[in-house]
Parts: sequence; structure tokens; C-alpha cells
Amino acid sequence: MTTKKTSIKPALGVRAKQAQDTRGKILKAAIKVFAKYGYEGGRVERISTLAGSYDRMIYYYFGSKEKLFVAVLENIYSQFNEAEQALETTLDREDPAGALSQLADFAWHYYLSHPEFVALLTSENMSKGKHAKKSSRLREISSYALSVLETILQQGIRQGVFRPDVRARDVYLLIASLGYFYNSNHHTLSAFLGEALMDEAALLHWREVIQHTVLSATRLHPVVLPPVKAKASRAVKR
Amino acid sequence: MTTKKTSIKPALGVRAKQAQDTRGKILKAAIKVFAKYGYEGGRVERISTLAGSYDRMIYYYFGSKEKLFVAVLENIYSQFNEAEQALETTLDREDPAGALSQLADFAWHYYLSHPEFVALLTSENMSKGKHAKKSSRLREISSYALSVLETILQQGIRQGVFRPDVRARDVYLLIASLGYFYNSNHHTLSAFLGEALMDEAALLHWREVIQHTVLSATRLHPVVLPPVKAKASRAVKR
Amino acid sequence: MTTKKTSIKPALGVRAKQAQDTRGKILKAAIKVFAKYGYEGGRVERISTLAGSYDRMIYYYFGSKEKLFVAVLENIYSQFNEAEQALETTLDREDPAGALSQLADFAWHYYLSHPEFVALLTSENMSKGKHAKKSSRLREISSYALSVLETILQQGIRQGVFRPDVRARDVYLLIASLGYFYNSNHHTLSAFLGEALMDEAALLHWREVIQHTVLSATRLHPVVLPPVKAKASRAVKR
Amino acid sequence: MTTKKTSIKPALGVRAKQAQDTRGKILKAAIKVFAKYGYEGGRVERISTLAGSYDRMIYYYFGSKEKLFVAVLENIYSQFNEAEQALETTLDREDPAGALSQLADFAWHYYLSHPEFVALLTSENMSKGKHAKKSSRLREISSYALSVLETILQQGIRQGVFRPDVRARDVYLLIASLGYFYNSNHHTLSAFLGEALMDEAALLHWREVIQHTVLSATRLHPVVLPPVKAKASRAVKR
DNA sequence: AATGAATGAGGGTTCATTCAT
DNA sequence: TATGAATGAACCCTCATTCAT
Repeated sequence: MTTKKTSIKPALGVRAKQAQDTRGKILKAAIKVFAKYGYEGGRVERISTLAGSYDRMIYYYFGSKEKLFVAVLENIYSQFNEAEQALETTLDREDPAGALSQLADFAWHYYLSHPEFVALLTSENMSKGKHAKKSSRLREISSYALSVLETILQQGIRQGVFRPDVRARDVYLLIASLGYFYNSNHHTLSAFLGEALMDEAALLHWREVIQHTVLSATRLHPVVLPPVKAKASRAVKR
Repeated sequence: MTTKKTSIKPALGVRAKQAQDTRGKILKAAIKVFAKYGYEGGRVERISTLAGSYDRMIYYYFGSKEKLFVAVLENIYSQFNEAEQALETTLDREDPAGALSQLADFAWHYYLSHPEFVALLTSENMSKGKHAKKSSRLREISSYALSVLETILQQGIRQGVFRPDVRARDVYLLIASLGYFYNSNHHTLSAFLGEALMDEAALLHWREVIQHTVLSATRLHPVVLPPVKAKASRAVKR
Repeated sequence: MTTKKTSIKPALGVRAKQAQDTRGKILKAAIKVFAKYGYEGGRVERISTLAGSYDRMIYYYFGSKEKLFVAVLENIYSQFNEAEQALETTLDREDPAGALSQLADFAWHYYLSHPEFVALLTSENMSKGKHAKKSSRLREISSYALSVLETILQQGIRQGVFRPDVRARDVYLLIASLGYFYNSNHHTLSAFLGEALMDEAALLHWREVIQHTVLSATRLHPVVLPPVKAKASRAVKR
Repeated sequence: MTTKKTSIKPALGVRAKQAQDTRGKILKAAIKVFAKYGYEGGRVERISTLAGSYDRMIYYYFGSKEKLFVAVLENIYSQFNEAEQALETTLDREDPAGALSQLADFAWHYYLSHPEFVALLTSENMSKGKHAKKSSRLREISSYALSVLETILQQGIRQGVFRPDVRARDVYLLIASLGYFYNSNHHTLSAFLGEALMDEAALLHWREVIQHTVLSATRLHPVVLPPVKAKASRAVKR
């Protein structure tokens, strides 16, 4: 509908910079809107309004709603990747179990603190990955975590901490499953289970479950409660 | 273009039955369409066409698109419940670990063979559960599996097979996570991992992972490695 | 934009009849609008407004703007055909020259009194006949005039009135050229020639030219000004 | 999406010349685009892209889409005029019938080899000549052919070759009708007649028809095969 | 002279839904 | 119970044009 807005023009606005701004604002708005309503429900007008711009500019910068969505996916994926890379530097190579624990924690907290990421991936899966398929950039990104995991597991196997047949891919999927599903499906789960899943206590508890599950599934020897150091810590009973 | 069909009217057919028919056809069509396109993308016309009926009939029987979706949710949920109930009779009460394994298997195969179930729940979660909340029937259904699980776990704990602190709810979520996520997100995961997740081999492998994970997370004593490697393998050792 | 209209609902409106009405009104309006603005310039909203209906109904009855245009072409073509058929019954078989003259007159007056016909064909030609190609009905219609002409010419040749090598197709094109071009291009021609082409006098004169040209091009013997009987009569002789 | 090109700027090139270049390129592109899509369908962006320039430049040089179209009309009209003038020098004053024949041939071939000319005039007529009316230059050009024709006819009348009442204007319109209509309407005519009108054979034949028609309509005495000299020559039967 | 960014008015089309038999 | 017709809001996208360097 391209409504008029009372845009306060910068007195000496450098157009070029403003442009970057507009593109960025649209992208940011698109992330929010698509995350909230999904691709189908994400209305172009809502995005442009939220961005403080015009429908037209979406087409100017991105060409179409679909291409905008692809850009959104690329954006959130690469942010996720960067976070993963940043994580790696903090891992303790000498303590594979601890490192694995940290990695699981990272994923869990990333999903938890980036609901858009979860929502957008969910939406894309409902579209059968049709947008992701259109992006070569997306295919290139792929998982950094996988190689990190691989290193950790190899080290752990050498140290006799992990089962020799653990596969990075499986552990990755395990971690992802546990963290993602809880976040993506909590609405129906809450109804189903008759309890609130997003309470702080519930969240802390589930984190423990993840930790326990991941380690007991990978360790060679029975799991003795891993001393999780992270902020949330021991917390919940057991 | 609201459909126009040359419907061959049954010369006399019992009205009431025909009605049931129409209602049922619409419901069945709605499941397919909403599963494929999501709630937002599920067009009323597509449903009525697929049902071999008219848009108008949807309103006649269900009142609105939203109410139709609620009916769809109720339907797939209760079918899921019935399947769960049917499962219980086959469980071996004397072998808690085996029963747990069977339950995990059941869930995994249910998701796998009922993609609409997965898709519809996903869609509903994208709608933040707003339709589920409107259904009192839905709230009543709740999980039958939970009580079944409870029984199994108690028995196992008594037998010293399971860790005494396992909680049915957690195990339920664990099983669901592992099965659901793999099915709901395989499109983006395939791209991410660079491999086909829905190949038969991949599916069989993931089933093994689920089994192993669930058991190692619940058992008191270390899991003795099930010989996972072969694709189909002996499976569900126990 | 689908504006609201203060439609006076028929107190006991028979829906079915009203429907026919709506479809017809839209078609009629479309003829006017497309004739005035061409296919490209013919706005859907203008059509629906002129028809006293809604944009939506155009899609309900015709499916798309393009299909509506095809329907328009089919309509004006078949009306033209009917007029041609009606003409035939009035022709004097014993007077081939007179019959030919009448036929030329018919075409000229048809173009003159049906500017939409001319405009729509012109528009369709600017679209390279893309809509016409989509209509099988249109291809079936083809010219009735051609066979009528054939008969007239054969008779005339036998009587020694027409040149033995005249071809119906050529005469048809000749008649069409002379009548159509004058009507379709009078705007630029008026500027070019510096005179009004649509004055009554000018029109009568051009009719004489057509008559003279057609007959002198087809007659075996030099044309002695044919005593044109039709209404416009003697007019601008010269 | 307003174009974006990696234009290689001439390192120094004379500004003025470059400007002329750009203007010229735009005009040339506009002719093509407007001819192909008509005034309404001729998109500003398509023109600027085809010209290898920017939308903005069209406004810089021409002010508006309408004014650009006027410029296009002026351009094609004056080119037509120049061609007509060039023709005159080749006419044989001593052979009025031959000259007339040549003139008819010229028009026919001009239309045939300049489809843009035909298309643009057609488009302008669909706009009811509104652009032509805005150009004083256009009105000044007017037809050179008319005076040439006048001379030829006078000479022919004096020689007793042409009917004393032939009028240049009528002959002009006759020639134009026969040549223009065939070219402008061949798409629908092909469908109507069920034959290809733009085949070489069909074109040669129609040229003969034009020749025959023009001469038989103007000559005092019955037409005896006019000795057409042009390339295509006698060719087709008669 | 050239150009990237912005603008706002529609354009065709589709939606879920209701009317009136 | 079933059905064709009607409704109006909104959706994605495109257009010609102007701003501001």
C-alpha cells in the first residue's frame, strides 16, 4: 500500500550512506517479519513499513519477495556461522568432553536467543527448502561446526573419552535436534504436556538434559554428571 | 475462480450419509493441503477442489478456515493418540528397555510415515499454537504416551535398568526431538550437511542413533555398543 | 481498486439471470474500454466500474485480463460474421457488379459504424495476434464474406462483367484496406493531409472512391461510373 | 529495478559528442521499443536499458515519456519525408503512369521495410493522435508526396493518360491504404484468411495487386498490363 | 553530463467469506 | 444440503518520475 511516512530527511544526508541504511533496514525488518509470520504470511508492506521505507525499495534492492527471503536466509546463516567460528577459539582442546559440552551449550543458547533463526529455518523447511536451493552462497557456507566437532571427537577418541565409532554428523544432528525442537515446537508441546516449557526453570532443566544426553551418547564410559561450568550451571535438581 | 464441476449427483443416496461424506472429504483434503502449504498458504479453494466440493461447503461444515484447521489438528492428534494406544498392548512389560526401545521406534516411524502430522504441527507452531489453544478437545487429548512411558520407566527403575532420576517427560521430549527434527528439517539439513537425509540407508542409520541415544541416556549402566554399522543391521538390539 | 457501488438490488432478483447480466455487462464494458485504450491501456478496474461490477467478477467469469480480451475478440468477430451473413440474403445474384458494390459498401459502413471493431483489431495486431492465436473458436470463424465474394465473382466472370483472373481474396483485401485504413488512421492522416477526414462530406467522398476503385479494379471493361443506389447516393460525384 | 551497468567511461571523449551519442541511442532505442510494444506498453526502463543508458537520461534529454514519443514521431516522419524527396529525383516526368507506378511501389516497399514506421503510426492512432497534435514540427512536415503526386497526375491528365477527375489526395490515400493495411493487419488477416501473408510470394503478389488497382483506378482507358519495371517485376501471373 | 536512491500511485490478481436461492 | 454469484480487502509487483548529488 506504500503509505506515506513523515521521514525526517537528514539535513545533509549522504545518499550513498543512506542507501546502505535502507537496504540494511529492510533486511532487518524482513528478518523480523518473516520470522514472525513465515514466508507466506510475511507481507511485503509490513516489512517496508517496519523498515521505515517503501514497498518499492524492496524491489529496488532485492528484486522480489523471494529474493529478499533468500537474502534473509543467507544473512542469518552467516551470522550463525560467525558465532560458531567465534566459539571455536574458546574451546579447550585438551578437554574434549568439556569442549563437546560447550558446543552443545552454544547451540542450545543460540537457538534460545535467536528465535528468528529457528523460525526462519522452520519456514524455509515448510517451503521444502526452495529458497535455500536458489542460493549458491548458502550452499557454500555449510557447517563450520561440523569440522570443529570432528576435531573434538577425534581428540576425545584418541584420549579414550569417546566411543570410537561416534560420528560428527550424528552428534551434530543430535545436538541440533535437542535444542531446535524444544524451541520450535514449544507451543504445541506446552499444550500437549500441560506445562510451560519456556520458564526459566524449564529451560535450565532442558539444558541439563541436553548435556547429559549428548555426553552419555558419546562417552565410552558411563556418564558421571559433567561439571557444567556455564552460567546456568548446576541449577536444577537431579 | 471458485470451482465449477460437473458433479454427478447420486440419484437418491441418503442425504445424511452424503453429508458425512462431504465433510470427511473436506477434512481429508484439508489435511493434505494444509500439510503441503501450511495454514497461511493453504487455500480454501484448493481444499474444496481436492475434496470435489465447493468453497461454500467448507463454511457450511466448519464455519471458517480457522475452524477447519482446528478440526484438522484435532483429527491428526487423535489419530496419533489412537496409534499410541494401540502400541501399548504390544509392549513387553517385563522388558522395560525393550519397551522403551519400541516406543522410540514407534515415534520415529510415525513421524516418518505421517509427514502431514509433522508438517501440520510445524505450521501450528509457526502460528504460535493459536489454533490449538482454541480447541478444548485438543487439550483433553494430551499425551497418552506419557503415562505409558511413566509405567515403563518405573518398572525399569525398579528392575535397576534405568537411572532412578529419569523423568518420563524428558524421555518423551528426547524421543520426540530426535524423530521430529530429522523429519521436519531435512530440507535445510540436507543442504547444510551436503548429503541426502531421506535415503533409506540414512533413515536406518538415524533410527540406530535414536535407539542408542535414548537408551544410553536412560540406562543406569553403560550401554553396550549395539553393532550399529551395518545399514539395517540387527537393529534394535536390546 | 474495487470501489463500492450503490447497486440497486432487484427486489426479487433472480440470481441466475443477474449472473448472465453481469457477464454480459463486463463483456460490453470490456469492448468499450479495450477499444478506447487498447489492450495494454485497458485497465481492469475501468472495465469493472463501467460494468457496474467488481474487478473480482472479471476473474470469476473470464479468468484473466487476457482471456477477457480473447472473449472480446471472439464476440466482435462473430458479430461481424453475423452481419456478413445477414447481408448475403439481400444481394442481387443477377447483378454481380451491383452485389460487389453492395459488399464494398457493407464493409465500409461496418467499419465506420463499429469503431470498436477497428480499434480492437488494431490493438490485437499491435500484440502480434497473440490473443487471437489462443482462441480456437476464432480460427473457426474465418471469413464468411470470402465465400460470398467468390460466388459473386464467379457469376460476374461468367457474365463477362469481371476480369477472369480476379481473386476473391484479393478483392476482399482491397475492400478491407480501403475501408479499414481510412478509419484506423484518420488521426494521423488528418494532420498529414491538413483536412478533416471524418466530416460527412469527406466520408461520402471516400465511399465513392472505394466504389470506383473496387469496380475499376475488377471490371473487364472500363468503369462507367456505377449508379450507386445506396442511401448516401449521388453525393460528391466529380 | 532501475538498471545498473558497469559502463566503461571513455577516458576523455568529448563531452558534447558523448551527449549527442546518448541522445541518439535513446531515440533509436525508443523507436524500437515503442514500435514493438506501442506507446502504452513501451517501458521507460526498457528503452534506457536498450540504449545502454539510464532512465534518468531520458528525462534529461527529452523531459518525459510523452515528449520522447513525440520526438520519435518527428524522427520517423522526417525520415519518411526524406525518402520521398529522394524518390522524386528518380521519377520520369515524361511517363506519368510509370511515375505513379513507382510511387506506389515506393510506398509499399517503405512500409514493408520499415515496420517500426507502421507500428508507431498505428500506436499513435490508437492514442487518437494526441502526441502528433503536440508537435508543431510534425504539422510542418506534412506530405511531400502529395505535391509530387499532384505534378504527376496533372501531367498525366494533360497527356490523356489519367482520368481528368483524379485527385492527388485520393490517390495518395489509395496507395497508403493498400500498402499500410496489409502490413499493419497481417497478424489477424493471416488467421482470418488462413494463409501466410508475409511469404515472399504473397508479398510479390500483393504488390502486383496494388499496381493494378492504382492504375486501373486512375487511368482513363482500361488498364493494359502496366509494365512494372521494379526488381520484383512481372513475376506473378495476371 | 551522469547516476544511484527515492517516491507514490496504481496494475493485475487472489483471498476468505457471504448472499440468495 | 448444495451451489453459483457476489464482495471487498489486500497482495505482490511495476510504472513513470524526481531527488540529490
